[in-house]
Amino acid sequence: MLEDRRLEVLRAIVEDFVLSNEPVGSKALAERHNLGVSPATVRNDMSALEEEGYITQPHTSAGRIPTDKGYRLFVDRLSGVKPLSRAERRAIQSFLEGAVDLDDVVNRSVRLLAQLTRQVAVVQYPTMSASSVRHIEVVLLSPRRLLMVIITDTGRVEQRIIESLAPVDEETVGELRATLNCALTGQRLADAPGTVAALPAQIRPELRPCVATMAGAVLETMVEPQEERIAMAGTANLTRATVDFADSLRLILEALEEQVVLMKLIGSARETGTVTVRIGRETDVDALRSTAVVATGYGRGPFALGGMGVVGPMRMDYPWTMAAVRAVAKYVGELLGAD
Amino acid sequence: MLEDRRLEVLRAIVEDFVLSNEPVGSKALAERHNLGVSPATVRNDMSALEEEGYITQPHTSAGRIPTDKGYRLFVDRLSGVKPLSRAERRAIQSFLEGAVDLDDVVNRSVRLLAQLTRQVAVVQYPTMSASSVRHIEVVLLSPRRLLMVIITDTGRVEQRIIESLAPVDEETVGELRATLNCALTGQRLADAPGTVAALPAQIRPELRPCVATMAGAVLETMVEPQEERIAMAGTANLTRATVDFADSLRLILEALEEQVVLMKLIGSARETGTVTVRIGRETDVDALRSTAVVATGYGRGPFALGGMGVVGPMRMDYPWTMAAVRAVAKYVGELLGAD
DNA sequence: GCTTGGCACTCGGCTGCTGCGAGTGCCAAG
DNA sequence: CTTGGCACTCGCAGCAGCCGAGTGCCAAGC
Repeated sequence: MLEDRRLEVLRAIVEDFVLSNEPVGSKALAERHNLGVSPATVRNDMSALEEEGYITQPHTSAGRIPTDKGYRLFVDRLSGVKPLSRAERRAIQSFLEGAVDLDDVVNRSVRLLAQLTRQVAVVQYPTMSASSVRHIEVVLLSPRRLLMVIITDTGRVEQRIIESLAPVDEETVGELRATLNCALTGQRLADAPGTVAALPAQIRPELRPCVATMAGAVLETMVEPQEERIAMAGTANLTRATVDFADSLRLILEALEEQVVLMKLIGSARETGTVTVRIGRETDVDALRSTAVVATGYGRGPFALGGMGVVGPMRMDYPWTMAAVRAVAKYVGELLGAD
Repeated sequence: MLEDRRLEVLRAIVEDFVLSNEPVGSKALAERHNLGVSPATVRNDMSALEEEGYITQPHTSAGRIPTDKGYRLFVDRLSGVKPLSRAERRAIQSFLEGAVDLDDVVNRSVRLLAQLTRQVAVVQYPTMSASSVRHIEVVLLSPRRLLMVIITDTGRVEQRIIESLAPVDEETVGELRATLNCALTGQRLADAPGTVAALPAQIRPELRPCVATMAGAVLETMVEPQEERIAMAGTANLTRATVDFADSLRLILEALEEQVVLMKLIGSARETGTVTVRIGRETDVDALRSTAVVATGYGRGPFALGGMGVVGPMRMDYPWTMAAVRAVAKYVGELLGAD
């Protein structure tokens, strides 16, 4: 009962602060959220909440603002996920439906997400290891150079130039193409290593070094999660949360240009199957200690194709943001799954 | 003579202001650049320069700062291009040499440029219409869906899904592949429209609708300059030129996320064959009226593959920036040309 | 006729002061 | 446990005053 009201007070503080960006005081709180108690009572509760580390005051005799811990509690226990309106869902769908290819899907998604949430949006391109091979193409560029193109069922195209030790002719290329496709088409890339390792043995001896090289390249292309691409949009939104950001803005932008950092933030959310929130220091990135990351995976069930999410100030409308991220992820997943 | 000294004064003002970011006064000017005249004389010159619109004072009784027009004169007549040191050239080269594919080249270039100039860097992906077809691949996805992959000699890979009205089999695909390659390999994409138009006539009648669709797709893919991709890096550098930017930062970031705007800025420079500078309102983008754009084309001579450049505050070290842009463009051009 | 030193004037920015008000903590009474 | 009262804190806005960099103008000098 008492405990309940305290949580209610915390929720009220978070909600008011998100709205106004100003420390919220006991009086305003008691008035605006009909809590049925006096400001003095609220003050007692606030005192307790501060004691426990959920809120803090920026300076003596100012209102309170939530701490990382406070936001965390809010997200975990106090907020549902605002469902999007039917019109919003339709808007998302129709905006994404116009996409003509993979690049377009990703670009549209990231822009949509940025616009919707008014935050910085990040979308990871579908990862190969979660998709399967649809076709492998081998093209002769010159007698000693081959271009290998791997096409996946998500429409992603990965290319690689292979230098061959021995010169090869068109006929041999056909042979290689047939062998590779026969062995790999339909394979999940994640399962491929074994199959790939067995490849050289299946082919006539003089081609083995060449196939070995290609096998290596296939593996490298697939396993290498380093080179995964991401799209970002809405960095302009960072300036919205102006004041307290001002100094750190530069650091945040720098961190966001580090692919590695982003991949860790977004990538770690993709397997969970639900929207995850990292608040402040939970991001494990020092420059982002005043921000929060809301991310999720997209794509069919356990085999997430990639991750997407937004980065914004800790002071953000979590229920709405989580709903938006979830909705966009759902539609993108459907779009790519059906493709 | 008199005219000469005035220009010297303008140059000194630009150089000092770029360095200090503070309005520069007559006294400091006379001291720091041994002009051989007294502050009073400098004041007279400054007065004249202001009359002519090359400099202005932010408020009465402050020093002068250059106007758009002043920077323009400086760039046109007063500044050479600082040559890069040998070490710098080597650094550029070795950084770019490590690139493994086209994506990597572009990404490295844009990062390099951003780091070098400490500005926002933009690199346009090589445009197809300036390159030639190396190979066209056709893959059967399902009886009515074909994937066409166009590979250019710059290593760019463009993909397109074709819906066929009539079902096609593997054999037909082979035929299509042969026909397309025979007609188009080695063609400059810019020259292709005619060849493409003639294609349907060369093939047996029942395939004509299909080929027509593909021909349309080829043209669309090539001619469409809309979808050209660009890479950007170093947005964090915008915060460096803090104060006067503060309010407009948001607008600038927003403008830079508009592909169309960027393409116009960078693209227009690619054909000139030299480094071009757009200062302030010359950019024709309102949000960028307090910035300058230094851009150039890269790639062999008249057939520029694409454009690259940087966006920064008007108050920028033009000689150095121009040198850096030129150098990076040169190396990238060589790298892609030799590929 | 250009250059120069002198001089009065302007004005933005810094410093220090004051008053206001929002918000707190504590306490004693209900 | 809740509530009203009360003294206290402290950030902030507003104002005055000073300082100094920088200017424009003018009369004397080369």
